[in-house]
Amino acid sequence: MSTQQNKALPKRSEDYSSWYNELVKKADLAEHSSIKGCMVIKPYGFTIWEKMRDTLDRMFKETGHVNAYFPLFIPKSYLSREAAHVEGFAKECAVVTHYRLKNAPDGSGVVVDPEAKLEEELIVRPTSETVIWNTYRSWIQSYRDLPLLINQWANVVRWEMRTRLFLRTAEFLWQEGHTAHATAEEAREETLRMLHVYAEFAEKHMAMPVIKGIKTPNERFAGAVDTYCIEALMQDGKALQAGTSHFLGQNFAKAFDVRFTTKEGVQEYVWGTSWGVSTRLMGALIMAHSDDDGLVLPPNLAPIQVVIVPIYRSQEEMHAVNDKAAQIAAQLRKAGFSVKHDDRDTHKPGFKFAEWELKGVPLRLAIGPKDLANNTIEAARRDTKAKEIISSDRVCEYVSMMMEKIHQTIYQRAKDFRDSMITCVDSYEEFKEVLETKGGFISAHWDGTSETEERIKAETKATIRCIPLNNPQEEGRCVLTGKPSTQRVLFARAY
RNA sequence: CGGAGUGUAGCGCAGCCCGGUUAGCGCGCCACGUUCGGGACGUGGAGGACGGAGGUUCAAAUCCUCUCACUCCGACCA
Repeated sequence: MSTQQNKALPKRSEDYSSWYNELVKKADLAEHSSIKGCMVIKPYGFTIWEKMRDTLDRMFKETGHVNAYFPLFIPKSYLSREAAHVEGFAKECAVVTHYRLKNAPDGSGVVVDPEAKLEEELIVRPTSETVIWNTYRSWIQSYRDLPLLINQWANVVRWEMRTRLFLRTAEFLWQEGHTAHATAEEAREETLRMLHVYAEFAEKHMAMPVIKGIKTPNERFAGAVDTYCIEALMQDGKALQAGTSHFLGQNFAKAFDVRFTTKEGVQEYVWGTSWGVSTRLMGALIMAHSDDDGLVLPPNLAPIQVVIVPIYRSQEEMHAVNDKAAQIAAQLRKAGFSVKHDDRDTHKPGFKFAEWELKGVPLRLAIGPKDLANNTIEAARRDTKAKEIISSDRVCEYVSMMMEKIHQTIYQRAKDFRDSMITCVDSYEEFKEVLETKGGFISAHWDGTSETEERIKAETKATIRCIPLNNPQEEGRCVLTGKPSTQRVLFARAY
């Protein structure tokens, strides 16, 4: 019994955050590195990220973007050009002050060479708006140079005090799109286009429903005019911002003097956008679907979509079963599925079942002597744990159908949960009550002021996650102040 | 960055309060045999000098000081 407990994960219902931490480690996604605040993304976890990256990259290219790469280091003076921007990021910047080490006089190792102090300190990018807009100045002269639609895949550093694997680490991987446009309308369209790309990615590939909305000024990106976001709900009832897209107006164009000549020959500042998603999506993916037995991965992102476990007693049975399993595996690979034929003779089937469940493989096929005799396969879904016996002749069409079905099932399950966790409240008492007992999104009237938002945050730890797009307008009174309001907004405690 | 806690074998822990044989347990690992349709069992093995540094003492995993790392709670944030 105690051996079972060592192998099992903590229960979500008992300790959600240790369930998450253990799952990330036991499923081989990532671990803490010896460097403070930084994680090692392990091969299995990185494969999932690669799939996210490849899919998003394709979607960016389909919407006309190209990739480029800008420097890791940003001169301190660049960061200070845009007042709100530097204000927002100053507190969490890693700074490079020297460029050389030397042997310590006492022979104790190496020390920073005080002679090698940089003229101007370099900031390790927390985001790249400044260095990119500084570059855009020389790339953009005419309306003919616009729009400029660029993305970069990069690492960034934000010196966080408290970190959690994938959700918040000092260094993380992301993509940041930076676009420049001739008109405000076009830039706004771009901002929303990419928001929709993110939402589509979340729903079609991560099987994670998201709410598209706009942030309040308090939650806005430092330097943006408007920040749009996709918000997801985790199983513990906390919200998670999964992606953001910013309309930058002319803020960075003015800060970096990026102007262009219009058709009419007039000099105007360029309009900008930026948008990004990060390895934080890994955290969202894990917390959206997984259960007490381990990961539940959507078929579109699973490193292994189908695992085949052979079952046998004797050596003869082993060979016969593995031959059959190898045939099935080859057939499925030919049909485009990623398949693992787990032919390790060092582990028992039950062990393999549990291990692949922990790792979230969407579909398991088991083949034993009985199946050989009957030309069947036992198929087991990870998402529902349902098993059924299928004919091995129709394995490809079965798997194909099942991949779609599993995606639909986990999406719908997450969506039903999310929808059930949006609660409308009309009094502050009810607001606090729901927050404490149920969690999730709370849809409530707000008087539109930062003061109210901040007071609610201070008193309840809930923030306004977003004002949903196409939000229905209705007369009401602010849940805190009772002042008139025209619409409900979504509050939640968030990651 | 403030509060609390933890650091002993690859992993999870006991031992510490009340210093004293050769530091112990479970899982994992290695070998052999029996097993194999839901995390097998038996037998026999290997593996640590107790996060790091300093101190007290005849003697330190155990007491003291400092330091590093991690976890949880708070403030901040993708």
